[in-house]
Amino acid sequence: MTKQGATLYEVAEHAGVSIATVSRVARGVDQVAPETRRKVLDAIQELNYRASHLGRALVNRRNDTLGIVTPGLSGPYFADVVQSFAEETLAARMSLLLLGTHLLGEADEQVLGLADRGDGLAIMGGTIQPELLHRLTSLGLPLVLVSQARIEGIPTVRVDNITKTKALVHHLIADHGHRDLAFAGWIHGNPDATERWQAFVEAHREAGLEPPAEPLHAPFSTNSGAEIWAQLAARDRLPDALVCGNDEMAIGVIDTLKARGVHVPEDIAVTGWDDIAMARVVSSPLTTVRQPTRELGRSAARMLLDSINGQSSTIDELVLPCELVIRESCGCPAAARDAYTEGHDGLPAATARTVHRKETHDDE
Amino acid sequence: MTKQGATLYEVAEHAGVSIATVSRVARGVDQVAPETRRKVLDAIQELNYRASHLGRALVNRRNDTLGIVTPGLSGPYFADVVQSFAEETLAARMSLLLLGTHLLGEADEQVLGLADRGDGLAIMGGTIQPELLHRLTSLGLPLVLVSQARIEGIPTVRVDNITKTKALVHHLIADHGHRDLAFAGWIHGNPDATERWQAFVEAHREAGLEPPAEPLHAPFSTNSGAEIWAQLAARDRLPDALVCGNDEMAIGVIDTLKARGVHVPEDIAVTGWDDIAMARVVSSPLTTVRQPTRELGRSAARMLLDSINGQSSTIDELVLPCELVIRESCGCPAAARDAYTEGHDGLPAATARTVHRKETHDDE
DNA sequence: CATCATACTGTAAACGTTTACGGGGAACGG
DNA sequence: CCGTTCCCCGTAAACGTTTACAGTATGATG
Repeated sequence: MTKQGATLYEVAEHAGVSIATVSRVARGVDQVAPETRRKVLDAIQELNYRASHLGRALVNRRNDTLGIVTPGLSGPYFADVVQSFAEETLAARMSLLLLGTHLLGEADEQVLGLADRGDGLAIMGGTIQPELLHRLTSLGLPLVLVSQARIEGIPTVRVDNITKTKALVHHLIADHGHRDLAFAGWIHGNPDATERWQAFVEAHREAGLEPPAEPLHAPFSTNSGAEIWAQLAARDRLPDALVCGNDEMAIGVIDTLKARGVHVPEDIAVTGWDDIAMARVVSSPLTTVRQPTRELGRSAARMLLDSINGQSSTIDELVLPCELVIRESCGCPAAARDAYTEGHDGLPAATARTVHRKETHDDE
Repeated sequence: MTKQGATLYEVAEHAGVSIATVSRVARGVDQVAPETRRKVLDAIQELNYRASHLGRALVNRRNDTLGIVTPGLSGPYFADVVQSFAEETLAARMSLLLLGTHLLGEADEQVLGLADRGDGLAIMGGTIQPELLHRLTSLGLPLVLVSQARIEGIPTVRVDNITKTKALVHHLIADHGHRDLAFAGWIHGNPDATERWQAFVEAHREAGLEPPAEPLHAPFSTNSGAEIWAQLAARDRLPDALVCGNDEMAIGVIDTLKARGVHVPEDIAVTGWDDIAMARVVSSPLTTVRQPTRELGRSAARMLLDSINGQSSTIDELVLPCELVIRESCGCPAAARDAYTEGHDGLPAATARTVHRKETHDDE
């Protein structure tokens, strides 16, 4: 009992025809006489034959498979983009190869391994080095970067972190009168977080304020509350507001703060990023920025598919807008929600900013 | 520029040897003269050759790939078992194929498609029908069921839902004096939830109480608060306690309850399942049952790997213990936490209950 | 010098498909 | 009866590997 079903040859023998004929009826192409077709169909049924993926892939030079490499699956953000990517992949009748780089340093080898198993790869921000990326594209492998600043020659879909981070910071400064803000997150190797930090700094400049020199470093996890607290406690006094790089961290921080007797938002405002499901449910409903997570995954898959099917789409970069959602953790009253929040349903894709390829681009 | 790198033939030509020799040095097996090896190595480097996965897989009858089919990635539970499964798979230098069945009815075809792309498949509970499962095993494909009641002939790893659900219900009844309990969850097609419901009923019987006839039906999501509320409001009066099938639902319910002015746990006790990261952070810290999610994924991968590598492990069923963690949402005081909680670190695997294969089993 | 073991390398078949090409009939017009 | 056309189907090569087997050269041994 080998892990293989019947082969073309066995079916052919069983039906009394040649393998070419079996292949034809199996694929439903070319003309084959009705009676022959029936015989073959019967044989296929009887042996319950299924064409070997390997055989097909080898000659077709096509794997019918997409790959996605992510740092992991922890937290709603990654899970959501992977899931939406998977849905789109499935809809195109393709399989999905998932590679989590986690902390492993040996990721390079694994990624190279994906190169000839998939017809295209989506790479989430910060997972692999530019050098390797170029090596992959030079193999002729379609790539798309997700949530990472554009690298010349590689299509990208990402989110506009700048605009809404600034809007958020301005809200805290202008509407709430805060002067001393801190930023919490793990910048290193995380393109999104880096942009948010930079926008945070920039927003200070625009408001004529001096930004902090450094972000408060901690992993993007609910468990980081204590770490943040330690860094907060080391200061002379608490900042007026704490801008967190994502919601989970914000929620964790709010919890530790509460346990330490400091009230949110009365003593300190705390904001998040992502608008995960928990954000509106937590003790002090989170003011945050909603990013179109599922749209990210979907778009990445579509761009990949287009590229594979030779559409040679002209989109070089797709930048999706985010949305500021004001709740209570910034200090706004509960009633203000609807007034401030820009809207509740998905963002119209039409508002996405796309960058098209320069005509003089050197692709023949 | 075809999506393929150099082949054995090109390397062979470049190095002035035969493809067999190249294959040998590429794999690092058999004897080859030092000088020849060097020439070949140079050629490999120069053309940066990598052996085609397809070619290898075809002749080796081995894909170096594991598959996992899950209902999706929504929520920490699924993400965690998939992630831990992925980690274990990676550690074994294998690739991971991810199939999310979501709501698609056409999942069968997709699963069959996985059959010859992977060397083994992990199937999460409730995703595919027993009939299809048997079809897969009859192909000689190693399978392992995750979180699903055992099906004869297919190894399973699951969690003991019964014991701790009963302990939880007894706690509510005996320690808190509750008499009127309700259960919320989506039973249909969810083996874990079904077991929890059954244990809930059974615990009532054991306490001499009449259980409710039906669970309150709603999806396992934070958004189900409103649905549960509607069903609760349709009753004469609120139950004393609401046992939810997972944490996310419990958290959502607590939030809606709070918004409706009913206090947890004063007016009603609410409990969850899973002990997700958010559980301890939420406004009324959740009393819940912790299940060894990561252990589930890891064990599934290991069993699969053993089976593939011909270890022909004798484990037919692996049942992992859960852990009752008492917090405040059941009505216990915050101080009672440590007294009641059974322990905070991972459960010793040694306490897992395993069922071994009968010697008279008909596998040759 | 014949024989033989040893070390190295090449030839060719196999894995399971797809598909270019060509051949054999049948139908049909002349 | 021959030539042409069209439909149907089979042969064989190709995709990129691994590996059984055989071959060559070398040196040792009788």
